Amino acid sequence: MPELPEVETVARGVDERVRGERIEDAWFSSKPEPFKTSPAEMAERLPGMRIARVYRVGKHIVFDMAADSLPFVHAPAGVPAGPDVQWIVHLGMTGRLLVAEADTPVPGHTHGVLRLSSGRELRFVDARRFGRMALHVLRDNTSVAGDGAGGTRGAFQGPGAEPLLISAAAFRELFRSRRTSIKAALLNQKLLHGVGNIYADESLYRAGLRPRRMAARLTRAELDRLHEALQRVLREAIALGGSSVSDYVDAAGVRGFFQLEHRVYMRTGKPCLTCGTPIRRLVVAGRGTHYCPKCQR
DNA sequence: AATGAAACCTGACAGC
DNA sequence: TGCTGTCAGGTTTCAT
Repeated sequence: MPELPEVETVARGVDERVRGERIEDAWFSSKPEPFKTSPAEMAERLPGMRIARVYRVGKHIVFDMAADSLPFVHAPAGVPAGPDVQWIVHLGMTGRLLVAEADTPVPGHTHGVLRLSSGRELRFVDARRFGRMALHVLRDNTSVAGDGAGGTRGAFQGPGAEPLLISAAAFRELFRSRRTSIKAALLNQKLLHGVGNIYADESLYRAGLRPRRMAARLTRAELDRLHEALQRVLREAIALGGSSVSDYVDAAGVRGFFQLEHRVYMRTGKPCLTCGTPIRRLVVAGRGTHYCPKCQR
């Protein structure tokens, strides 16, 4: 569901609301299979930790957690700076992270609840259960020798490159030898992470490129146009709080506004806003794909 | 190695 | 009203 702009909006909203809070208690339903960490392990390790900050990597929301009673930025000399553990949340298609007062009704399909020191709760709600949660342990003081979990490792990096940070040259290099459609390549999280179906279609429209064009056959100028269009559309969407197509809401339950700026996504049969030609829909890489047959070549 | 299709889930909506 | 079919912002797994 949520793509980079929606995940960015959620991460910022959650960060504003829960930064500095201590986790008093944690509960997870056992239904959603987390990708790495069991619900029982998350529920055991999170309580007592403090949320140092919340940010986005690709489509993942990263919570930096400090095991101390103080945020890690106040760690004494000699202790390496940085979080001890990161809690990683992926919203899948329908996942939501909501910060709510503890006495407000818990919505259906709630699969995780962190009770916070302020008395509020951070709730993970996901009707379709495609969302995932896991712990990324950087420094483990509790591990038993020989279990392979000790020592240190780097912060969670995500599977690919950041679309908003990548240079035009590195962007071109990603697609140079890809013998697949540019649409499929844009959706491949190991290349760029964070781009999903909406922003793939919208950036291809703004760059004037047909979704089925083979990535490796795009010219340098075309890839530069796509790089520019993608960054522009992602920035505009973040500024408007993301796209609310059906049920996306931010941490306060507020919808985004970028859906009003969609030029092709879910506009099948409607006139192209540039030339008036009806927008067409086809399936590329297994996903509904929307484009203008005249403006995109 | 890499690509595409199917599978994983539930809910909303259109059409009958 | 209620049924059926289709579609949905994503990722993983299994055949090619």
